[in-house]
Amino acid sequence: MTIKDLAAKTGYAVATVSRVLNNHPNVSDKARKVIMEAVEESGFQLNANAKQLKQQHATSILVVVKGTSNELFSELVESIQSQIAQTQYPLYVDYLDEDSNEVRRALQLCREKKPLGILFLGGNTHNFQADFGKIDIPCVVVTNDMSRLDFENLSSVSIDGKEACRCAVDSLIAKGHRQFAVIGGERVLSDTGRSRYEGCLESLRGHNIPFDEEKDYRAVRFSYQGGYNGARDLLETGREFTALFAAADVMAIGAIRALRDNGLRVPEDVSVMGFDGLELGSFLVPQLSTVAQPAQVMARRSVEMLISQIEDGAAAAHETVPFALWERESISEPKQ
Amino acid sequence: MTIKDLAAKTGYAVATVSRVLNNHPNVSDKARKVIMEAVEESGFQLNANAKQLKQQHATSILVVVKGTSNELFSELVESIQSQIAQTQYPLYVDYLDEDSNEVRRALQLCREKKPLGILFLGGNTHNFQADFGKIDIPCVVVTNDMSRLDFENLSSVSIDGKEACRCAVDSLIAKGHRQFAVIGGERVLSDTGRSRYEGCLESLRGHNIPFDEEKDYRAVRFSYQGGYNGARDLLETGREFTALFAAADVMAIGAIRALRDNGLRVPEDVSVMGFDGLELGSFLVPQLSTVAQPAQVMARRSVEMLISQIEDGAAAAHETVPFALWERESISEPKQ
DNA sequence: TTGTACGCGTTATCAA
DNA sequence: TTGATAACGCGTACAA
Repeated sequence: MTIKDLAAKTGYAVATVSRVLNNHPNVSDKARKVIMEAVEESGFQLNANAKQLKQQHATSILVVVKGTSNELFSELVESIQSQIAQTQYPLYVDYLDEDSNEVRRALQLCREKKPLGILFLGGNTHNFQADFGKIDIPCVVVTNDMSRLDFENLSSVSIDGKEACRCAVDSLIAKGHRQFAVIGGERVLSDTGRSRYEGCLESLRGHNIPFDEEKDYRAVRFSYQGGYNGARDLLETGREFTALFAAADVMAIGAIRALRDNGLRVPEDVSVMGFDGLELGSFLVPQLSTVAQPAQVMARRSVEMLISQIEDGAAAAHETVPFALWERESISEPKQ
Repeated sequence: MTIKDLAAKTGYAVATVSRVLNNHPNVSDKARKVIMEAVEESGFQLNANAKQLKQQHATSILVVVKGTSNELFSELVESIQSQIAQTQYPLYVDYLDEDSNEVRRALQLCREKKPLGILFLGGNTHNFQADFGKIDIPCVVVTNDMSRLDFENLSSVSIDGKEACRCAVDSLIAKGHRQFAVIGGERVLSDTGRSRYEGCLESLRGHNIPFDEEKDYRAVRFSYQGGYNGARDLLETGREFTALFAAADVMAIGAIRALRDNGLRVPEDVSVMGFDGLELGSFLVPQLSTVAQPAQVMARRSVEMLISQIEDGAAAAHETVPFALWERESISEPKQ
């Protein structure tokens, strides 16, 4: 079933059918009615490939999400969708593996969909450095700071992860904690992992609190199991700690379970602080203390920036949005 | 940059360039070398739209995932991906809103990608009833039983949700519980919600345990907040219950928090049982008791069924896979 | 208001 | 081994 069949069926020319299907003016009400009826009846749909092939430029906006099981990203996508819904742009959301190359994927989608702009949820600096030069439409990276890179069509919206981690650790210190353990990502592989770790270190050093990377830090995957393993390993070394900072809520959740399995209570024996501000955290017992990334705000700003770049040719920019420290039930003052 | 430019640049004809790009035989080594070099240099990529437009049939398999923030589906997608990776078929994964129409979306993607087959993760019977007739390639619905529908190209792989719920409630009764509350989905809108609820009722009736739908059941959204609200509402009526069954793990987690906020401990005061078997559940304190859907098994079977339908023209079938009851820390015997 | 005809980038057929 | 060329389904000048 093609536009041609539809033309033959209704007695009109393909051009008229096309005009009706694309809501063009200059079509008689009668023709519109007849053709629409035929469309309904046959359940006809335009061939997207032919359409895009013809229309060199599409009008869509693309969202590339790195990681399918990231709750923060789910919240962001939801927000972005409702934002974009208020504009005339169609939205394509593309999910890919945590360890796939998001820039290469975007490059491919650019050829396929010819979008007006791209929102990246998450992203690796190395990948951008290597291949982003080939992308020439406005792009915004959300949750990761890309200001170190100097592309004139690449913006970013993020919190200051380093500063956020410093604040988180500061708050634990303010409560009286002096013995720390930290679970985070691979500092070598991920910028996120590295900068968050540095924030912790700055705070600890600033307060002259001893911290031995070998013994007090564990680099793990961003997952429940990763957090569990990290905490378990930390406990096995026998080092005492009254506060545990995890660079992601999922890690914190895994870690709490590991603590419990070793007979430690949260927060009575160990205070635990996470990072991300997942919705889940507020339903846990104890409610998870965390550094919240403002999903709504990041979604709103990233969409605004992208649209103004597309429509008004605004310059790229790197924006830092405020984070929030949510001190909830999983932390307390250390035991005497 | 098109195949034409590449032809002009290398002095060969478009046909030769196309042959090289598609690894066809009958191309001289020299031509292949010259053209590949030009491709490398220019970073050329085929226009997917033109390609698909020309090649009426693609060789891909499509996965349509209903709901982006469903952990069970994330686990399934991961499994399916590793399954399919062992075949020669490319895999497209498409995520859509929980309340979008997955069949319409699939219809659209059929025109776009012309896949060989489709795996649906989740699905609404009404949507299939209305529009599935227009899809003529092999499809498998995972997690939902579609045997009521009679399409010869539609299979399904699922657990017996009704039976699973009956077992879950049975196990609570076996522990000595006699006062029940249930939180589930909208029974009118979702088959899943309805059949799970029926399973509970059967068990309760079978043991002559009184259950007042008005007072002891709450229909909520499949979310943490939904579960929280449901449990809170149940408590507000003042009805006593020692066991709470939630038709999804996320609901159970929300419900547990609501119980705590009302001074009730789990499992000492109320035993809570969930449904799905999310990875998260094993990291919670207390570990969540649940009816586990075997993600690995469902993924494997659904892929096997789809492939054998595609390759050998096997008939559609509706398969029921075994569930597992995981009795963990969130349940115990009722207080005296 | 409607119709004709061309071209988008690719693959495949046929002839050279 | 190569090249010329006809489709694929659609949108849109341009003509009527």
